Amino acid sequence: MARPREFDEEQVLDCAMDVFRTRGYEAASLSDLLRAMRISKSSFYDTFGSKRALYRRSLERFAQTQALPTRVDLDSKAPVQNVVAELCGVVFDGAADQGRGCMFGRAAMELSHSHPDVRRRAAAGLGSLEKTLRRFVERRQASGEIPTDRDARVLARSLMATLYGLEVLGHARVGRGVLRDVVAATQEMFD
Amino acid sequence: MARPREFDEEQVLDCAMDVFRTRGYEAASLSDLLRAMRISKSSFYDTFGSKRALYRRSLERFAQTQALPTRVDLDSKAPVQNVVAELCGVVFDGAADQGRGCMFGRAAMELSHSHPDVRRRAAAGLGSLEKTLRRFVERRQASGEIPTDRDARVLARSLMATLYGLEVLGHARVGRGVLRDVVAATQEMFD
DNA sequence: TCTGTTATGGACCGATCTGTCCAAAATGAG
DNA sequence: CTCATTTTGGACAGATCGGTCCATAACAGA
Repeated sequence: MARPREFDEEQVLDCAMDVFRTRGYEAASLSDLLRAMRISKSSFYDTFGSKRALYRRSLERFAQTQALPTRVDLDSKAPVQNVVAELCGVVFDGAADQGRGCMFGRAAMELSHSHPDVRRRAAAGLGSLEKTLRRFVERRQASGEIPTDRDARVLARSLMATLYGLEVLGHARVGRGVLRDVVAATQEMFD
Repeated sequence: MARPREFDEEQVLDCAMDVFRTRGYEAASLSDLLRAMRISKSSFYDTFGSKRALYRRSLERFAQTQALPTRVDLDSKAPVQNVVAELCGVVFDGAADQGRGCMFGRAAMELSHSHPDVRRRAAAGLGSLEKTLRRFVERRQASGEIPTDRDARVLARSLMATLYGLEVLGHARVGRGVLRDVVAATQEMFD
């Protein structure tokens, strides 16, 4: 019947997500996005509707494909300390090396004031991460690695805060020694 | 000789800083800034030169008048735990209630990719905060409140990471329970 | 090959962006 | 009061912003 679409929607969305992650929302212009997505303006508006809608879909896709649990194996058999160190390292390096951090954190910082829906989505994403980390802690308590008299929720939330702190420090590209020390302190917390 | 200036430069700068802190750099338009500063466009360009220059001066003024040590008394005689709780609370509430967080963190997140000079300034600000926190820890070690076998640098850096994490969480306006738990975990770290 | 449908590129739009410029108003010194 | 100087508001400018629209190209089914 009709001419088939010449691009893969999700693939194009990934390109857009990348631009948003490195540049932020405001600084990512339509031309930047279109250049990265390599589709025409018409195709873009037909498919995604507006820049804000594209951003919202990017957030969603980030949640599904790039959020922390998809990049670090929390079910690994490795010692807690190793997993903690890897979590910290992945977050810090992602922010420092490629400027590619967690969209939730960045969205919260940049858009909480102006875009309430984005703020809510980001908060929900953080809530989901918290839950994931908490289950991780509880599993490690069940296996005897972490004392059961520690509050899993407290540990999970504190770890989450540390991770977002590392995200900020990574973006500022403070020296790697800072990461090392933060990892050390966080590991101490987990035994 | 000449007509005197009708505004106080630092006071006007404070207004601009406020806009940058709540809106960020990109989203703060010249009209926003001028409206808040209540000076004319000509006066603005005569005095500050450009939006970027204004931002740089705002960062500088933030460092001198609004950075964390100016808002929490680190020399207080109160127990470490109280000081830690206050640090966390001030950071979280500043971000959550008024959207007014630390300019260093926000600058790092938003501008590290596009404005290297800003990134460097932010990193320097973080370095300075780290030093301040470390001296705080060392004082508390000297007074016997914190065991001296803990590495002061590690503690200071970890606390700094936690604080910037709370900044992100505050912007996302996650529930206050999160703050409570993070404070609890951080206090445990300090004894 | 013809037809109906859809994707595409690019012209176009008004609004807004940062930044420039200048005539007029305001002011202190003599 | 006059003069020199400086501030001020607003007009103006070029670029870019996000977004619309349409003629044309490309394609699937009959």
